[in-house]
Amino acid sequence: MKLTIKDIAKMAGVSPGTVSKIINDTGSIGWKTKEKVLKIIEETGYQPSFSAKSLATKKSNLIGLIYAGEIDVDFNHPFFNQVINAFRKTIGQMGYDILVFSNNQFSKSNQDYLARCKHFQLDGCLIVAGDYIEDSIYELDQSSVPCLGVDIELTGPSSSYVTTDNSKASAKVVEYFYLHSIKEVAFIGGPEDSVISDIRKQGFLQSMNQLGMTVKPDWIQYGNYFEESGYQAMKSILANRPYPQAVFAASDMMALGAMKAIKDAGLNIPVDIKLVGCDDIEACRYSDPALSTVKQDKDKMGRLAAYMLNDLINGDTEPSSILVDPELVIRESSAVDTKKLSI
Amino acid sequence: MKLTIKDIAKMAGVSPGTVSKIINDTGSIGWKTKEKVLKIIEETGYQPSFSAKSLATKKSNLIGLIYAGEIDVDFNHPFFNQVINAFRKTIGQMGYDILVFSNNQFSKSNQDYLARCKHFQLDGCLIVAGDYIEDSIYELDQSSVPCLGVDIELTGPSSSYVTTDNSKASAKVVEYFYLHSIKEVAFIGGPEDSVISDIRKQGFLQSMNQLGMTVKPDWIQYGNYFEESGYQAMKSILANRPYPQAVFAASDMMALGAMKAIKDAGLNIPVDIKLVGCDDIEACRYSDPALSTVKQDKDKMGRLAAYMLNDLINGDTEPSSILVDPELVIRESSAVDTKKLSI
DNA sequence: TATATCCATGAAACCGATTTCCTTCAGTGT
DNA sequence: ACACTGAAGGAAATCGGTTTCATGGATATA
Repeated sequence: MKLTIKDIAKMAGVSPGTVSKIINDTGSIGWKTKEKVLKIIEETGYQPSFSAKSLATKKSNLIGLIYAGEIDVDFNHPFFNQVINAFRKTIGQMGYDILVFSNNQFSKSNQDYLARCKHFQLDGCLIVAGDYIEDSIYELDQSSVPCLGVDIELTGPSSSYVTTDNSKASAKVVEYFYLHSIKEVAFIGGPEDSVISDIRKQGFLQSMNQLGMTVKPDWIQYGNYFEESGYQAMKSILANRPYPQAVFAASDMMALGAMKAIKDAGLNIPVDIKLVGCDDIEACRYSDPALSTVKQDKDKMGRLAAYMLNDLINGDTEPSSILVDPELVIRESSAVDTKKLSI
Repeated sequence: MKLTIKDIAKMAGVSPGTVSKIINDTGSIGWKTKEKVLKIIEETGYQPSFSAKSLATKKSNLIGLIYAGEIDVDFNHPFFNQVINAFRKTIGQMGYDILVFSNNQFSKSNQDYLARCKHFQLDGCLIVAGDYIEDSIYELDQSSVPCLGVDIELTGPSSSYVTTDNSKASAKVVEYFYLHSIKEVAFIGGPEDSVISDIRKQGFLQSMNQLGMTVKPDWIQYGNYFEESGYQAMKSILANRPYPQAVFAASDMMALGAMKAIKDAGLNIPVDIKLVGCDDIEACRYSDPALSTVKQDKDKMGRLAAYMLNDLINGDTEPSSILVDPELVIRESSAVDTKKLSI
């Protein structure tokens, strides 16, 4: 039978209020009683009831995790999961647990994130996004619930976000090609209405222009971040000659798809076409050839997200945003000399 | 300001109890009042408070997700995450949300899973395991909390589990080799104290014996399921000649590590040594050569887990267990003729 | 028409904490 | 000695629901 605070109070010969004060270290309590009560708590293994506590305090110490967007972003997304994992560890240190919304098609009300936040009295939310803002995400963003976006630009009154400096990511890739005299480069983006993808595209175009490299319209294609779409996009690019000398894809999975298309066309990577992806997921290291990519510091993003969200919850800060610097990782798929580069 | 059940009651001119009965469809209520109240709820977007509700009912509609084990199993584990994802979708349909324990080193009490289950009044738990039973998992298993293990044999009074038929997995691999006259095969297992790994090993040894293939003790090595350990294990195996003709690793990641070691030794896969992994994670398809593996039906496992756990929670069933049949997927790394096999 | 039955609803206790306010009492200052 | 201060701890209201039980009216039975 579960112990309640009353049981503890009775055992210690004090009132429930006193026990509560001892547990939460509020009010003023003599050290003798304090010690006695603490001992009993220890011995009995008493744990205060979560629901009673959050009912009384209107706090939950729970962070909601929302996988947003049209795309099927979920527990096995190679990029977001690593961010989330770092987030989880850091936020755990601060005493929060994580509640995952089970994106239930079932009842319409489950789509309503704001309502669910209130329902659970969540202290805050982490929103990882396949980039696409749904109405109910927007509504949540604009509410007073502290929100932290990963790769999604939240603008609400108590929302911050962290994202990779995507413009710089593109610039680094373009510069790399430029330095090696590779001037004809194609781009495979995410969905056209995706903010992140658009930033990458704009960064790409801008760098290309600045460096005097021309961009062929046919060499700009769009996918949905996943493998198959990269394959198709690359097919389109290879539909007409001349071929580009290099391709930059806005996600590794699309790059891997593109890799397959290039191979299917009987071309060699990196000799005929060089290829660079984006994200640095694990599979890059195992592909043949190993995929060059723009590495996003996922651990750092996760940790930052945790700190920023905590600040937001405590009202320590105004909404803010942080751009994390990306790093270009050159592997075989864009190696510029004949000898293979090692990982 | 948040609406309470009393507000709704007042607006509808009925008592809170009546509203509650309407929401939960209990008791008997006239259709006119029912309709009136429902309309108001609809209009106001009223949502009952989670904490108040679970305080009163002692239920939470929450499932705890526990990543157990010594190994750092977490949000970016390629195998478990896919299982969890399928689980999440299915259990979501049933109206549950998922609470992730944030494995907080901080306070000792956070290690105590049972206490935390009671604290949150969880309806049940999903335990995915890096195979190693910690004391606090054992305690949880033996309690009355409904638990469902994935790849971990839970034996408690209200625990079920689902796992791949690991013995059969090994058998299929061995048989495959046997059929192609490959009789010298090495084995790289998980941690020696891991139950799952042991089953795979026993299955391996047994099949080998049955088919009259001899097993060299040096050809049995152990890792920790991760890449680096596979690399090391393979190094040991290659330390002495003769080399085995084939290697079966108990995880894909270890197989990928082994692949690297074999390449480093200047050997060719599959010509010199054939290699088969286990799990069928994504990276298998991208490695060079593409890795053969024993595929575990992760979606099915996740779905089954959800159904079984739900049954357990509703008291519909006795504890039970299901072994899911594995499937041997042959790719390039164990191809038996010269022409490359496609995926 | 009188009585038994049933349906719809309300009143109130309860779930297990927190928190405000109040009382008591010991110690201080004069 | 006497009022005063502040610390220690208790009583009770509260958070927002659920659930049991009682009650009054409508309907069915005799």
